[in-house]
Amino acid sequence: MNDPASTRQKTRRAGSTGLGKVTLEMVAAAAGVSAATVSRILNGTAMVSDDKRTAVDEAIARLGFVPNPVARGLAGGRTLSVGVVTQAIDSPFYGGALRGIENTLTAAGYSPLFVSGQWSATHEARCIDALRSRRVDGIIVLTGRLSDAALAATARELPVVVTGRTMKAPGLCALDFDNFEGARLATHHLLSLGHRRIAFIAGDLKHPDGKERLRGYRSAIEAAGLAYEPGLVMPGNFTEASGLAAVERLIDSRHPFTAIFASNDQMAFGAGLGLHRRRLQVPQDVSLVGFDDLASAVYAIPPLTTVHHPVDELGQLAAQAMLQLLAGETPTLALPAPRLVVRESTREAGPARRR
Amino acid sequence: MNDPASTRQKTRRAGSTGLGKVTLEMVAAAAGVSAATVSRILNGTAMVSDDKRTAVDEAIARLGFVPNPVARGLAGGRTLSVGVVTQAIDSPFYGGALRGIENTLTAAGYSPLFVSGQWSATHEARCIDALRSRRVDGIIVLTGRLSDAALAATARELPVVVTGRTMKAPGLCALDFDNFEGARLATHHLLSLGHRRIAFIAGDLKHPDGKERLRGYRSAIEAAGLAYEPGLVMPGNFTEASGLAAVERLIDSRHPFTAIFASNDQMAFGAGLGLHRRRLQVPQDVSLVGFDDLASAVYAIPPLTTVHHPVDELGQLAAQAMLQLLAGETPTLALPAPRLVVRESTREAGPARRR
DNA sequence: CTGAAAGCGCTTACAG
DNA sequence: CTGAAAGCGCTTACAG
Repeated sequence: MNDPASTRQKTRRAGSTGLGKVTLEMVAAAAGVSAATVSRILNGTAMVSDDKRTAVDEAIARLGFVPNPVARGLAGGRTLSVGVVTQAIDSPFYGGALRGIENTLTAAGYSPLFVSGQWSATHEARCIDALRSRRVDGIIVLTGRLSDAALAATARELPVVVTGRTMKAPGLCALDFDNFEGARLATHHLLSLGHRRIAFIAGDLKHPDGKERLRGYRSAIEAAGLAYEPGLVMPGNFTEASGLAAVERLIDSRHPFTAIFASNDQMAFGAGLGLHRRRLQVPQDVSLVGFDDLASAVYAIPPLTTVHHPVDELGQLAAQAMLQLLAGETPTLALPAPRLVVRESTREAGPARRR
Repeated sequence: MNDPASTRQKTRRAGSTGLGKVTLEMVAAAAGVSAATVSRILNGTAMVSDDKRTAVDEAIARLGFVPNPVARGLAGGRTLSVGVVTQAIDSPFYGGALRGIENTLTAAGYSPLFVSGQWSATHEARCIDALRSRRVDGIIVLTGRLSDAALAATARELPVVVTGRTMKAPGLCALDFDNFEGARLATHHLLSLGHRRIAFIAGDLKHPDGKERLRGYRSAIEAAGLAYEPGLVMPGNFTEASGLAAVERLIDSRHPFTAIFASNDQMAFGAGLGLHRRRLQVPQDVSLVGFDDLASAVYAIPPLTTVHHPVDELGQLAAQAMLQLLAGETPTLALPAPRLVVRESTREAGPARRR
């Protein structure tokens, strides 16, 4: 009657889940055991006799007890949450990865905490600090701008999995995708269709993906006995706008070309629009290849030939790796190899344009 | 030396932010005041003499103290976090809203907790329970399938802002967009270009947006003195695939049409591909209008005429409304009116096809 | 196998 | 204006 707790708390909505009101102590009392025992059963921390266990299980079910993660976090140090540093919460590229992470993490009882790094190292550092202050159990970083050293330092404090780069450090798992090989595949596809003048739209070259894709392009070109022509390589920054601008610059430069390989699908879409504006048809006049295989690539006009990037698996694997790290295991996961998806934006070379 | 805390804690990385190690008690000791005083200064909870305040501020800065949100959440009930129930973390439509929410929330010192409702009422209910067990201070629901009653019930426990519907309840703020008017605008645009046989691709009709957009289409058609023709209305579910299928069914039905209004851009993209496959050019043969104005609409081929949905503002406003609710104020925010963005997928009507 | 007790790092009535 | 103290809901050595 005079319980101050009941005075303060508003016991409305005896919800189906009974959220929030029922505490571990109430369960302990109902089951006739100590709080410690309930805690141990909840966490599987120790052997407990069968009768107590059933009594507790029954009490939990009857009261609709849900452990309070906040208290758990304070007391135990574990919050069952893992921070996810993405670059932009609305990135069309990382979307699939976020979904994969959310699914496998929640299936394992963990909650993801998504934050956006905004492609800035300082911002990412701030994100990581914020996540740590929220006591996440681990951190997944999707690519990012942070130095390997900074990540390694963070990994000394809590498990880290990072995608989009290759590095080794204790407590850290790096998951990389073979961008070089992917770019080689794409370029080779164009070469095998008879294209000899293949323009390339680069991504951000400070970004490892951007660098590797350029390297792959160049490698394939040279392996085919062709000269690497800087005049066919246009700068870009992974946005549609930069793909559009690149094509305009390319056409205006009057360098002949019969195909374009864009470092990502978004730039390929921009390039497609650029070609359309200049009355060049894909693939009749120009073949176009992208990279990433965004969901929207299938519905591009024409459907885009591109290198499939397994972002969904990336997310799942990153989450699994985190789960393993959290369990004290050493993850040994690897991403599938790149694979070319041929759709309708490429065909055999005709005569070079703008000769 | 014998401090158990220092035995357990690993005092590595005397980080620039000194995260985690420094506690409020240490600050209090350093400043020569009580913990309560430090807490009050941190929270602006009470008047504090200037000298103590400066002493505390100085100690905080010197020690690099960062309050522990977990402890704060347990003790004070406030976690400075707000749950955000979206439908899919990788939704191209809600992406902008998520960004807006993240920005304005973090700027105000709150952290968003994103969870995916998967377009299922039960799933959403689970999400809300999970968020509440994490002690979020409020919940933002983007549309969703939950009943108004369920939301009102939640709002009795903590502040709720919901988008995509109109409702009133204590502690709840609903932010709606005028889908009806948007659909009217789009249809009217087509009518004013001389189109008389305008096909409509419906969205999910169990969804309020889907329903309202159909209503708007019908209203404009009838206001123009035309008959509403069910044969021109194709079912869809807001996905590209359903837009594609709708166009195929439409063409196969041999109902003549000169324009298509799709209930959202994604279906318009699918429709565009369907037309392309049937060798119908947009806009020469068929005019095409979408709804939402996704970022990618600008780069569609041809760039898509569509109704602008202010998703970014939606996110910002939802977050602001939450902040106001949290501050005990009553939000009086409203979304901008719909606005047609004319690009290159529409033009004056030619003769009806398939006559 | 199981309790009692201390403690996680804060906040907040309750008294000055 | 400011402290001492209790408490938020759990977990975890420490002792049986």
